[in-house]
Amino acid sequence: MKLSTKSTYGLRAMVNIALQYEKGATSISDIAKKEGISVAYLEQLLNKLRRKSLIKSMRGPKGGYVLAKAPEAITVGDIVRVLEGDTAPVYCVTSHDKIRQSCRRSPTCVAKGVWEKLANAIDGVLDSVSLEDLARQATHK
Amino acid sequence: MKLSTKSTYGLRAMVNIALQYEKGATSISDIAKKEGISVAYLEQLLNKLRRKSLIKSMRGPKGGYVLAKAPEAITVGDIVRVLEGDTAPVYCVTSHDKIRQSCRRSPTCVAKGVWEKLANAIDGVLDSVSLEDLARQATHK
DNA sequence: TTTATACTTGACAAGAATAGTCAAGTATGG
DNA sequence: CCATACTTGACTATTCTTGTCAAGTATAAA
Repeated sequence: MKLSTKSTYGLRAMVNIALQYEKGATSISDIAKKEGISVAYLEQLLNKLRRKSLIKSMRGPKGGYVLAKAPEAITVGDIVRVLEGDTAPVYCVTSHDKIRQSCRRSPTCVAKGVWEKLANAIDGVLDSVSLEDLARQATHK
Repeated sequence: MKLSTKSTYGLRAMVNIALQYEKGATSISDIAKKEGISVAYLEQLLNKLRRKSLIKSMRGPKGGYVLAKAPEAITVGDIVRVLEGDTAPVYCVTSHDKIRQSCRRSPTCVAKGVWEKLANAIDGVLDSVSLEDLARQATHK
């Protein structure tokens, strides 16, 4: 039950971009250097985040990535859901209807209640922290 | 960020055993049949649970598995920790010291706080539900 | 004491997911 | 016009997951 490096690297990249909010774009190579992640891998992650409109890209010299919304409007949950696909710990409680409904045992399953509580707790934590929270923390450190 | 089938199958197996608490042992083949899991795979899971003293095995005809403690003394968290190894969503907050300390970025990592909150929330939910809760639910259904 | 039932151990393996890399572009600000 | 930077898609090594299989060992009951 581990988050993949996509989420952990992606979150760190997003905090970097958030710290530059209203100060211009952050380039992939800057993030890669600061966080010790390869440029090629970061491209993959930032691409996903861009396609889901969490960030915008700017080409050319001095180009890079910018948050698409204010830092307080982006939560850790938003980022994890994009990069991980889903935060559900078990398929039977995922938000993707077709997958969730594929469990025929579901109506009588005793375990399902626990997994639902778990999914809610996870979302609760991830959505309670915004990029602004993390950026503020980073500046005061 | 998914639990493996080890945890979900294992929990269901444990509920089956809990329902027989004080009524004798539950055989692997009974569980396998009722839950639609292969005998060979269940053996693997129940073995792990036995080695960590959550259940005891009884050989011979009418043999099978019995809870090693009262159902209210075994939580879903106990089961998941045995079968999954760990409930931590990120290595930097695992309870295994050597692994956790291997992250050199840790002291200044802005993300770590979120992962700690998440780990606590997960453990909180998993430890708040016991086999007795689930067994009672199953009987009243 | 036999033997059916059931547990025990360890090796093995297909398939999917993870964690990246690599190459060949396209876009654009200065 | 060209350096910088993003874009896309294919490719790959490794690990994890989800099992299976074989060859036992133990024991309760007849």
